Amino acid sequence: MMARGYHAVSVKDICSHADVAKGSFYHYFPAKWDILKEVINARDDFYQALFYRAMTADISPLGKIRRIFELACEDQQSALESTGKVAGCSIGNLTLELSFADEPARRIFQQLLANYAKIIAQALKEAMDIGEIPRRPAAPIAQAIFAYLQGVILLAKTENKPKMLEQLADGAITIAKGLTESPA
Amino acid sequence: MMARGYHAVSVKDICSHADVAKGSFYHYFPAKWDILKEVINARDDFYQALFYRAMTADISPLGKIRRIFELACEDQQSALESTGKVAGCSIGNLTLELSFADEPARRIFQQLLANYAKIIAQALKEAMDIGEIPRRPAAPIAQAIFAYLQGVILLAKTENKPKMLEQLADGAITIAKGLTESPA
DNA sequence: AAAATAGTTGACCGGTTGGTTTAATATTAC
DNA sequence: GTAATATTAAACCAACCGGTCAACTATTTT
Repeated sequence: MMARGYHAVSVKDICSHADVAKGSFYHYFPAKWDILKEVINARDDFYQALFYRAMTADISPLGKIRRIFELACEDQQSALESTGKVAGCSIGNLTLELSFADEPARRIFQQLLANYAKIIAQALKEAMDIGEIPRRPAAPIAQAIFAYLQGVILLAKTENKPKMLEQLADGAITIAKGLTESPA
Repeated sequence: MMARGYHAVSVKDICSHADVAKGSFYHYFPAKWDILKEVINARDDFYQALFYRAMTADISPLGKIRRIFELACEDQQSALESTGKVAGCSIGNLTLELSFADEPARRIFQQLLANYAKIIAQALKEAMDIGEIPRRPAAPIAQAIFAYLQGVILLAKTENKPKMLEQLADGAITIAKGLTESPA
């Protein structure tokens, strides 16, 4: 349901999807916003787990970065199979929807996105440590790779083709290997 | 106003922002959806013009690609100055918001995004023609660069810092120079 | 100037929204 | 088994939604 966005989905929609009555919903959640917080937490857990799986795979550090794209592809593929549509990254979707109008939300998303970029930075440092890529500051490169991931997910959503995540994964490896300048 | 999204903005909001009454709104637009179409057209014109400016600058083809990021940065900077917030790319925002739930909208956005990628592919071909980058199929690289642009705009929006578009522009150049494999 | 056309207005409409409240039902503790 | 607690439900509320429409004002045409 978070594929359609916060504002496009009513409490009634949520309740009918979950097969509970509105009274039950308000028993557990003080307001609509509170289920959003739960959804954000749940999705963050999901994505943290996805990143963890990539990071703990027994492959090279750059392979781990590629694995993120592959796992994201699987995630979008299973959404496609269950809904007929590519839903995109729910955290990314909500970020775009809510960051402009809601400052506390922007800060939450800012933190979440920074955490994902940090995980990527870790893999980059490992890659530098074993000489897979040249040594330089990892943080901006991680940001670039994360930005690229989000953009590719947007394209996959627009094209309704999860496979684009695999097709364009090399872009991330290219950035990892070649992005050399690190403006402050 | 399109910074907040289609669903988050009511016809009443639009009218009060434009200082017209609702009756006047419905004199000109049959329904809410129709002003969205106007906004999409207007924003598409704007972005086409932005891309045109980058493409017609008297600089190298790769410089043209970098110029897209610089102009996008200026665009976001002026939004920041007028609203206090980075609004993001309105076409990107709407794409994410509407593509899942609205198939005709998804197709419209699909087409628009493909057009932007085509412009980037043109610059890539020029770069290949003058030997600035190695020759290979331009379309997937253009897609990757466009995806990257959208991702960086998302980050800039989340961080509320337009300057990230300049700081991370090198990622696009890196992709242009180094992305070599072109999966079908 | 009068008639026709274009543009503006805001009260109104039925339906929906997020949230409230009271009653009923289910579960747990003693 | 009874009392206390937890959970569920749906009618209700004021406000809001996209859209309608009759009345009014402004502009253009004759």
